[in-house]
Amino acid sequence: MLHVDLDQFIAAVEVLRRPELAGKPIIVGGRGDPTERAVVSTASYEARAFGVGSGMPLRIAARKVPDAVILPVDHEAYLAASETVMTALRAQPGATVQVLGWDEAFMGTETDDPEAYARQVQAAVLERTQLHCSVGIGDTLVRAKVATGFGKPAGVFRLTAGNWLEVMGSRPTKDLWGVGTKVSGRLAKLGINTVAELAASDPQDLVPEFGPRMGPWYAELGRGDGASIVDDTPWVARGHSRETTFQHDLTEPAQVDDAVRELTARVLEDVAAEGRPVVGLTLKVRYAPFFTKTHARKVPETFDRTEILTRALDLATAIEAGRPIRLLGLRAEMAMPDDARKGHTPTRGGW
DNA sequence: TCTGGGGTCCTAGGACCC
DNA sequence: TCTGGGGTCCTAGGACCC
Repeated sequence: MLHVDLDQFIAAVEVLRRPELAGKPIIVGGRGDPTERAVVSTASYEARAFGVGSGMPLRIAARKVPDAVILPVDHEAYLAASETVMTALRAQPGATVQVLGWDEAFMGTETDDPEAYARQVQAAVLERTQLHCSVGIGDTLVRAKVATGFGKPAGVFRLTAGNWLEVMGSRPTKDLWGVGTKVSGRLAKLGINTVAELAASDPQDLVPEFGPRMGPWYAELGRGDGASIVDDTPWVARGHSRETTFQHDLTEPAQVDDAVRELTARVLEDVAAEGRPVVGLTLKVRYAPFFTKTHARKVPETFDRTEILTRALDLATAIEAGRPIRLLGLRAEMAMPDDARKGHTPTRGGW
């Protein structure tokens, strides 16, 4: 199977419609205003050279790159570009396409020459979208996904059971898809620092630290093993959420009330488009300076907007009066159809 | 340095039932 | 008087990904 990942996707889309930006350090984030509370969505390779990366506060990023071009996030544009890319992938002979995000997808296919197939995919994407992508080839989904990183930019790389340890063995566990700072730290406490050490670990030894599902899953991840089936059944969202970080903390109850009404309206727009009833609500509150609490309730299946608003406002009564609020968010969970795909995220035990 | 927004899934602990 | 064990549901929090 193949894993296809667009190179610096968001920055590349921006350059397409503004060719004069080519070669410049581009930072896309928030509303494009580095004085606001926002983070970097993507930085072009030129900006990354200054140490700027995704998730970094926009303010800091702007300071690091004095002559950066800072642009606002334009979801519509990226979604449109993404759909063109995915259409190109689906048009490939014998391809099963599983979309993972705006800028990446797995492709399953039968071929004697995967590298040639990958080059063909790259050429097709470039021709249809003027965008470059990298392709990972693997005998499992995890290996294909990890392989892509070695192909960047615009290259092809193959990882299989045969070369997995040779390529990945000496790398830190954090380089694995699904292992972040926290988990790599907890693994280090167990004396596991490299992928090879994780691969050699007994899955049962990881259970006390990570639990019955995650423990064995991490051991499998270290070996690069796991599922090898590309599933193109349409993805069905479990829920929809909206959240807002306020440029200035809220301090008045009336402001909170207004914000909850607004969030509810926006969430319900997305939910209504699904035609499935709401079965749960979660209110997220981030108090200044950065302390997050959630308040969740199951609710009897309903389509009734007034009832949903009432329940959202009721959750908001749990907010502590007099404490400045930095962020409010609302998530609505919907009833799932019986035939929906299970386990969307390969970075969890689901696969 | 000061930390977005939209998702998914797992774990722990308490409540409740048999 | 001091007190089981298992299962399920619910809520809160955490971790990770793009």
